[in-house]
Amino acid sequence: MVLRKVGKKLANIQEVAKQARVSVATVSRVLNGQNTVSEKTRKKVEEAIKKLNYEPSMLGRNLRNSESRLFLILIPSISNPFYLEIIKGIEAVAISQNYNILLCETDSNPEKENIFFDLVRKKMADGLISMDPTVNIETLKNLSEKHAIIQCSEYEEGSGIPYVTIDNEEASYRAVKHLIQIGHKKIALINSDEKYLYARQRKMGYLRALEEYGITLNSQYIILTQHLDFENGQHAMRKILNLHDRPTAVFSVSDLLAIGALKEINTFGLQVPSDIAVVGFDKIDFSNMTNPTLTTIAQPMHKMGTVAAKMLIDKMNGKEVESIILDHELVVRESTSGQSI
Amino acid sequence: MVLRKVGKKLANIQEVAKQARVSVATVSRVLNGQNTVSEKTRKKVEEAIKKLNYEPSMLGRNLRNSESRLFLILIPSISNPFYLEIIKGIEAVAISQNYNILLCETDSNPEKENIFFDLVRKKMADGLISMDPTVNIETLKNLSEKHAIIQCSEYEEGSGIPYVTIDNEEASYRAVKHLIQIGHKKIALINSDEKYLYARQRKMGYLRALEEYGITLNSQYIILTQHLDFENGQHAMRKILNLHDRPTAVFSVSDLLAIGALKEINTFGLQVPSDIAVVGFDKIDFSNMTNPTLTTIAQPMHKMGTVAAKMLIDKMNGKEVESIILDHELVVRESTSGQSI
DNA sequence: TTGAAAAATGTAATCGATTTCATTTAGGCG
DNA sequence: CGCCTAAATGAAATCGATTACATTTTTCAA
Repeated sequence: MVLRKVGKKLANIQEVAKQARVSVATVSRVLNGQNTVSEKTRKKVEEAIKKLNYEPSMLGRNLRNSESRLFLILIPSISNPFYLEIIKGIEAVAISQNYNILLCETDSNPEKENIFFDLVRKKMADGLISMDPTVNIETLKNLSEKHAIIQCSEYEEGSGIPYVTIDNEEASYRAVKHLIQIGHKKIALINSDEKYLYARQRKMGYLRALEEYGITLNSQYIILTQHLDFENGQHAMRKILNLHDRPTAVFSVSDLLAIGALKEINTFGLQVPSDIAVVGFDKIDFSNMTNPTLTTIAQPMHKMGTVAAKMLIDKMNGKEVESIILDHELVVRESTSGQSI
Repeated sequence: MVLRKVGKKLANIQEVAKQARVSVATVSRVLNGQNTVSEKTRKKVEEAIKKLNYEPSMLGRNLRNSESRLFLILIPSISNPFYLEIIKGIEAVAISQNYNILLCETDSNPEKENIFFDLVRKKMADGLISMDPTVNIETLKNLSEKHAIIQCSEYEEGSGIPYVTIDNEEASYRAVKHLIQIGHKKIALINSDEKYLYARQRKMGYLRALEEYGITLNSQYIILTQHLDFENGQHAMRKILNLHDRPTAVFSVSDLLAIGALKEINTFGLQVPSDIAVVGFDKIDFSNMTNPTLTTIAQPMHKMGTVAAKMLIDKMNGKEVESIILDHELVVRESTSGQSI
């Protein structure tokens, strides 16, 4: 604010009005396409706009309308492709409704999270879609009293905050059932910290499948990881490979973990799926690029995004919003089907 | 705007002033931490703020200050992880300077691009960092007359728009030289459309390396792709594999392409690197997750982001800004080193 | 031609902050 | 105690739009 800013002064609505010899009200009406302006004056105004190279400032408009036309999206990390597809879905709806997106990565850091919450508090964003499992749910609840908030993928039951998600328990159940049905009995689970709801739900599905087929749980087969990334997948798999009674299959709650596991199994000199079968979760793009390709649970990520965005818009408009559970799907590929090399 | 909005009315600075029995000017001074307020009134004001749960609106502040405190980042697609790391760099600087990021994906679609340009024109963003090779450079040049703009990675020489990038020609040269030095003579190039500067530059480097070692160019060895993604890499590799005089090495100008090539080679029943060696470009995270891991050119992506952001801030403040060429590095991994399985 | 209704346009308040300039209060010193 | 200066505070303009309401102009039927 001290130094000279780039660019010359831009014309404002006043100058356009003066140039066209009309009032600012009339200019505004032309800008907003209202039909109460005569063709003649409309022409005059449009010429003035062109002549002055005028562009209406959204700062003025936004203040007047008390809106920012911005959504804030909260994600833990931009590095997990799972979120990207959801974001695309959100964006599609946002753009079509003249909104734009403020993408905010918390890195699971409460301080950063708070910076982003502040953007909502300070009306820099009209609404918030949280996909961050590490979000401070109390703060979120508080915020939701005065602001439009939707949770996507991860959620908190009974929080009063509407959410879109899938049936994690069922999805996990099906993944494990698939492994059992192709003959596996010793199935490991790479899960993330059970402080997350989805982790607890997916564990439940795992347990239910085992139980249904009368397989007793080997607690050594459950490995928890800190983050859902490649390295954590490698580390988890290393632990599993070193077990005395080594499992023949692994279900991991994230594709990134599964890809790490795949790599580790290979490094160890074993083959997927002949020695160890692997199932992931999410169906990120990369799950199809690995060798072998990864069997995984497909989440309808794009749909989740569009649904979340629509819910948010409804919420902002004061409508009642119901939470939604979307369908998932088991995608069987090489890492469990023996069609690998 | 028709329906009732979510949440109750939020307090504004007027009400705080009234509650504290001071003027709005004083409240503003407290908000901005000015030292011309007595301890006693500061207390009063702070109590009023707390009592009313007041949060200053950025809409008002932004209008008054004629700034949005938003950067706009233009990328062709969020799916290429190459951009993600750069974005993280930009974000780090942005946050530290109290800016936030509007992430805009053009999908190489001029219409979408225009929506985003409008955000700058209409002052919804204070500055723009373009990483989109498909950007309409004429429009960008026009925009840069009145607005702060930086190009990152891809750029246009002589456009007057400052840029950060690497020496693409040299990087490409080194990649190919590496292949030659480990014994390859028949080296294919998977490049993208030569309408992009980086594609032309990387081709130049490829040619220079061949020439330096007296290898004559086989024009069949150069395959151009539409996009820098996995599928295009597969297709390109398929063409190469079907060549009569099959090359023994492939240099591809993007890791995603290279990963597609890797996959295709495997599917074809050949081994990397023993049958065909592969080199990528960018060093995205996934380049280390493949089997074999990918030899690649490391771009200092995070650095590029921070540098671009700093340049943009300088530019916004009216400083002179010089373009910058950052260092790159060849990272030799399994796909060229024979340490694979 | 006139007058009422409809259409077009203008005036001024408003959104919520910041900041300049004027004014009041406090403080220090003789 | 009074005066001068410095500190604290307030009044009002300002940023750039939108819009309720007031006013002017046009239209058209009687």
